[in-house]
Amino acid sequence: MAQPMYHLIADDLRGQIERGDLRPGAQLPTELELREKYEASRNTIRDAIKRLIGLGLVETRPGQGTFVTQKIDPFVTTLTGDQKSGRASGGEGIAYLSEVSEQHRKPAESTPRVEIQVPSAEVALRLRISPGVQVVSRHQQRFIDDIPWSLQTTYYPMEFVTSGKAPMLLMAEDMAEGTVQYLKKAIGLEQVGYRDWITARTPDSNEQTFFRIPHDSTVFEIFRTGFDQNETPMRVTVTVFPADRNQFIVNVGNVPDPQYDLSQSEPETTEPETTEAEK
Amino acid sequence: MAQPMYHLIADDLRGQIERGDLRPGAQLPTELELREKYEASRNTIRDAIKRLIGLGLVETRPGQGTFVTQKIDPFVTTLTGDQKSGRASGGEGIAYLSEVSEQHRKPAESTPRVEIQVPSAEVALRLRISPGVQVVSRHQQRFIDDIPWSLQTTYYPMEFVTSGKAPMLLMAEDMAEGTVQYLKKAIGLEQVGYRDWITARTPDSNEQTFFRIPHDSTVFEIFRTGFDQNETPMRVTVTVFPADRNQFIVNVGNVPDPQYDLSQSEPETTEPETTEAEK
DNA sequence: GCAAATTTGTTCGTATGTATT
DNA sequence: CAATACATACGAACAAATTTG
Repeated sequence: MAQPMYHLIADDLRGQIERGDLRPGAQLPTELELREKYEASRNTIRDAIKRLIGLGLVETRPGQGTFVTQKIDPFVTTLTGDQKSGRASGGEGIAYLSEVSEQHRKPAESTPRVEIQVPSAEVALRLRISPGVQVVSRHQQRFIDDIPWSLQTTYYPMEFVTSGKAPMLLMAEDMAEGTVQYLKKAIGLEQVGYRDWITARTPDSNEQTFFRIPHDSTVFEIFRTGFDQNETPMRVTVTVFPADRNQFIVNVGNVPDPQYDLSQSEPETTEPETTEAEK
Repeated sequence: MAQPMYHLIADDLRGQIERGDLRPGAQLPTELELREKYEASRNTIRDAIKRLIGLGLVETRPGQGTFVTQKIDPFVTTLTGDQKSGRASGGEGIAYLSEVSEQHRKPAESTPRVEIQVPSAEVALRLRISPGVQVVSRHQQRFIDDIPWSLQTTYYPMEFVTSGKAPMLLMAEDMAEGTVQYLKKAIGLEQVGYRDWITARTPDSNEQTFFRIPHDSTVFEIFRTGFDQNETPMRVTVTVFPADRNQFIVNVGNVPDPQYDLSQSEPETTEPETTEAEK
């Protein structure tokens, strides 16, 4: 037994999925049927399926069956905003709405949840404030084509509001102009650049339920620190993206226009063929 | 039974790890011991441990036991090379060696493996060549402090060598000056910019063995397309990084010098305490 | 170098619970 | 309520890797 049986079964099923014999959304044979087909016990079949789940190829629905996962058409975010001026454009909100629309997809975002809180050590470090000091945070959920896409929280130093100069930061509503533009007008702080710190990790329980992803999947976590004229951090934005539906682009120097049209050149999508009914 | 038993067991062990009762590198009780402690069957214990493996908190070694994973100190790569000029600096090789040294860590790389091959559809698309056309590829393995860090393959159009102008591309050895500089001298093609395309996926079997990572872990895959004066792609570099030991930075506009010194502000590392003997 | 002991890996069988149709 | 399908849990046996005597 060079390879354990559940590896062989998983590999056989993986082949069927990758060759297209089993299309996205299609139902796999039930565990009982697979048990007969491969002449293995139900537990062994389940071990094989667990492997496929780990690879993100299938998902199980209690009472229904096992299904090939629908690959979500990935959304591409450009991290280097306006490369000509090298200048960070508006806030993330504005950039998000326009970038999504450009790709002919429907953006949506929740109204901000505003909180006064003590940020994590990582955020405090980037904002260059002492651990334990309070900040203003604005949190939003973002959707594309009604699919949960990202969770974003931006942290601002408390002085912005205690000084009375930027009261709108506490308003739990969208700022049409964007918070970055607002801060320039209100306080005179201009964001002259930013740094993105890109990491990957497993999702916490909140993220699991919001994105509907398994506990051992991966999310990107991007810390964006915005700097003002004095090279001082004026805000830190933490955005969490599920890795299965997000990609990123970084442009440096002179590059031609992006080609968003090269979405996954897949094996072939011959027929859309609506395979199953949604609940 | 609100929560299944193996969830509760996993959560209890997770708590011990995160509180520091079980330090990185420490061995967990054996399955038999855990079976007695939690009064569950061995299979249930194993389900709990599988969960912890999925979260990347522990690893099992057949014949030895289960151990808390050693977090590898992540290495940070800056994707925007020289932000002042907005110009892509030398080749990746040069940039890699200097960037790693700056962080006081020891870089190493294999001698390049040169091949003539038909690239994947993704690479062909980015190089703007027809599918099925051959290209020159140069492949390298990179290490930091003797740990496998990345796998990199760069693809160049075949004309570069068939024209006889850039024969060094076929030499299976390091180019001290960097291939980007060499191409400028040899063919007159200057890289005036590049675009990075950042994605995440599960590793293939090669990557699993080289990086020693499980089949359901995550790797970053970054496609870097370099453009010449004519806005034409002159090379495509594909680099694969395990997500557990790599992070990335993108600088836009004016930003202060990076602070590499803010490595994970962990719960506390009170005592190093060498827990176990290496083989 | 070999054999025994230890520990995890694989596979089976069985029973019962929970979600969906 | 019944049937179907996946989820959890137990027990058992043997295999494979590693360490120890």
